[in-house]
Amino acid sequence: MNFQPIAANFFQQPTIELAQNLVGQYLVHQHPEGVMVVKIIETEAYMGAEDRAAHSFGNRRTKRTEVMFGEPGLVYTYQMHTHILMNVVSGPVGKPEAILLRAGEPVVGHELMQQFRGTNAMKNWTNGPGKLSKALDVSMSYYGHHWTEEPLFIAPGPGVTELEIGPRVGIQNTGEAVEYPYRFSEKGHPMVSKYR
DNA sequence: CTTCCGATCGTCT
DNA sequence: GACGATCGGAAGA
Repeated sequence: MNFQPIAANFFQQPTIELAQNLVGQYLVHQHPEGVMVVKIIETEAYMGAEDRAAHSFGNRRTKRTEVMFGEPGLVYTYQMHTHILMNVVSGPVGKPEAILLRAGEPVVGHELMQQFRGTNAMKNWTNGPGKLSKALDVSMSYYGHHWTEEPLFIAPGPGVTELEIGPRVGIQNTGEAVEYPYRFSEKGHPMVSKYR
């Protein structure tokens, strides 16, 4: 299989639509030890200044959130405890919106992913945002990279048969924002994360 | 099966 | 100096 980066204008659609349309696309990492590909099966939208759960709530602009104010399609990596989380910057320039990539399904490079994840069962390799980054060996060094450029990019995928919509995960203490239906996943997929 | 807790570090106050 | 868009191991039911 040959994977090509998706067109840059893919990232110019509204954040909610982009979050939905990212489910079912491929995420490709051309690692020095070999190529790894997963199909994205779960995302969450973070709606910038208006969204209490977003890092950029109230247009908070710091070294960490700076990239969210840039052009759509940039990579926003963030460290949570011992884990790296991957985001896609969205919204027009100046609107700090982003989409968290929460889970994937291994497509290419199973041996490498198993090596980076340890000996766990395959369904536990990529069924959470920190696990996904670790399986693909993605680090903070991709902060500010663009999702259309090698060696880490989004490629057109097969899409999904049915999309499930629900509240986001792991954002308690953020008031009304806890209930917003900004989580999108492939319905019934066994590798969708189950934390809440 | 479920709940509980510690890891461990960049970022912000 | 405190906190967190998480994870996995341990302990309990």
